[in-house]
Amino acid sequence: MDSLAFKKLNHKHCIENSISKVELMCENARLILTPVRKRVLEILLKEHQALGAYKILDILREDGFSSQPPIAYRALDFLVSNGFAHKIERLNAFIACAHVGEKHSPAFLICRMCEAVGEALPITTKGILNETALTADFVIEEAVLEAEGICPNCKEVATP
Amino acid sequence: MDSLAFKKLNHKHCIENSISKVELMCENARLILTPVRKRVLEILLKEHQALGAYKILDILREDGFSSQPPIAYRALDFLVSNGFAHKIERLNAFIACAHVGEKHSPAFLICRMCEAVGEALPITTKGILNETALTADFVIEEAVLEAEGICPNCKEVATP
DNA sequence: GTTATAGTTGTTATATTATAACATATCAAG
DNA sequence: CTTGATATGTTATAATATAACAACTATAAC
Repeated sequence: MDSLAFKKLNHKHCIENSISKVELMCENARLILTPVRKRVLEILLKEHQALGAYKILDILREDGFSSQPPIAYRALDFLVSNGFAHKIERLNAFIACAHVGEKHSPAFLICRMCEAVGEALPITTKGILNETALTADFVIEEAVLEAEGICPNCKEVATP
Repeated sequence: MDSLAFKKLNHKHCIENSISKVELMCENARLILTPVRKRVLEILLKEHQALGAYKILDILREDGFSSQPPIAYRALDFLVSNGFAHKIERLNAFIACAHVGEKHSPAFLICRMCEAVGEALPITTKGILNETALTADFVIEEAVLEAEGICPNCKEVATP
């Protein structure tokens, strides 16, 4: 269940793997993975948790990139709108996509104690609302599911 | 499909009905539906759409209530944490619950053109993620589904 | 009936998140 | 070369949300 982010593991391999995938996808789609964009993706992958834009900005500053808000927001917009990252609305934070390339409606498990975020296995969120949408004559384009609760690590701490 | 808010209809009756329900529930649960709280709920019900906290504050000001941000946020906290309203994270806005008293994981259809929001029929969002949650050993407490797309009204306008 | 106690509201200040607007740079197509 | 499209740099500001503390209100405890 490593896609769920609640186990801490060495994921250097995952990072390189994801970056490669994204690079390939960008080439195919004629998108430009510029240095800032790539760096932001790396940061998200490396931290392996949801990060606020200003936190990302801090890291970019250390790296010598310009550190005004639009720098981070633009890179994040690029990553999110192309499916390489997701925004966790509940936390106003961003996280690397755990299923790059697989078409999916993202679903997240968010720990309310430590704010760890796990991306659930790809599900067809649209399908769930399909009936409702049909009845209401509403065309669903995107759907996100955010679940809040307690992650395994925090559960252990709470009840030892 | 009047619960979906995409048809404009006279809902004075709905408002009174909802307020009564909430008043009753508050009595039973020893919660105090103070004037501000009641007024904010009325505003949400009357506007019948997602409203930002500062929009609500404007209306409160006209009513002679104090108009500092905490006034609105506190009332909204009360309404949201007791299930009388929901926060639409995607819009940073709030909407009256369309299914007060019915235990449900809210799910919303959000129009990206006009920002109208419809609350879908109660679904068991938790159930959808149940398998994932079990595998990940994560305890889900709340779950919200937000779907973005085009509502019937805007669809008509776009393709006449 | 006064005194705790808990909950609510009033108020000021400030933190956090996000975008507008415009200048500059890069690069490929015509 | 110059035009157009895309990306970045920079300044300023908008929009959303909370911290912290004072004052008020009702009720319970004594």
